[in-house]
Amino acid sequence: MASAQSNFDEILSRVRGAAKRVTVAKRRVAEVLIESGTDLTADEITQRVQGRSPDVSPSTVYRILEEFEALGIIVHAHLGRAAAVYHLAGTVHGHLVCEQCGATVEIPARDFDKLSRSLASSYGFVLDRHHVALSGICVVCRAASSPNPAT
Amino acid sequence: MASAQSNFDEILSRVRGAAKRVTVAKRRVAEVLIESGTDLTADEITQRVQGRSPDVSPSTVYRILEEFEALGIIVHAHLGRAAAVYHLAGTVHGHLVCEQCGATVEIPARDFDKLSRSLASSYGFVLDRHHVALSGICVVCRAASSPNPAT
DNA sequence: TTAGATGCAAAGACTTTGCGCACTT
DNA sequence: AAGTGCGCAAAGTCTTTGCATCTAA
Repeated sequence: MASAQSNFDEILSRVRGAAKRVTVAKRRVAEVLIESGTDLTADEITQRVQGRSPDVSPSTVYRILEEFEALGIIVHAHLGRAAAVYHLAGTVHGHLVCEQCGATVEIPARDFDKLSRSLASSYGFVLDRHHVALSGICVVCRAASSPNPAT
Repeated sequence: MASAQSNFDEILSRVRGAAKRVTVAKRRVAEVLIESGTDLTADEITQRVQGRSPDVSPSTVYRILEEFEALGIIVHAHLGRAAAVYHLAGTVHGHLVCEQCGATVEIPARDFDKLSRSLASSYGFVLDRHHVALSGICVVCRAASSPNPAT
């Protein structure tokens, strides 16, 4: 398990390796991504970055996220109609999104192993397990909303 | 397998049953959804509707789609960053979306049966199989882009 | 020095909403 | 006749882009 510091260095190293420049804004975005264990929207990232460097604009954050993703540092996923979420590429996982309460649960990528193999053999489709977002009803809402489960 | 006509009648019947009115625009949207075997975006639906009734506005189409969905007539899914797609609730299926070429493949819901059971027992999460959209690389792009698969 | 990165603001894509008139029932 | 549904246009989200300026290397 990599430390926050080594993660940070690794990110900056990749940026330099791509002949890109290391800027204050990029350091901030990297910090925020590393410190947050969970997925963040671009807006959340922007707000946290601005907590330390108020002058960083949303458009810059989008540009940095795009660059980081191109460098394989982060990945994003679309969890329904709302904004996309971003997280470090290292933490590969899928998402369960509750259609009722909007809660999201992160689940290990290995839960998709079987499905992944099945899709590959049936359709030749290689599943991107970073990017999986599944809709449904979570335990809580299920208990609350269906006292008598439909026949 | 229901005929187009019976599908159409069924839809109008549900609309009436909900004390909603049957209008020209609703008939057109129903026709388009029935005639198209595949998923359509709101914009595609609007264009096809306007092919016959040019005065129907996009906002009306959105309102009708919302109503139809509330009545269980159709379902929608989000296939990545682009617009949502809609289709009749009868044709339950999941989607494979290619990250490179954008192609989407519809696959039967039963492909998710195993995964669905597994998620239910592990997380108490009831998967909505209408709404599944998986990202990855399709056969074509895979063949084209990776002559030598990475180690 | 100098080309990439940024801030600001405007534009874009998709969707929702307000308002007064038309059409369904 | 009564009230839902509609067209039009404006507003709302989320994201991208243009441009002049600033800054990392």
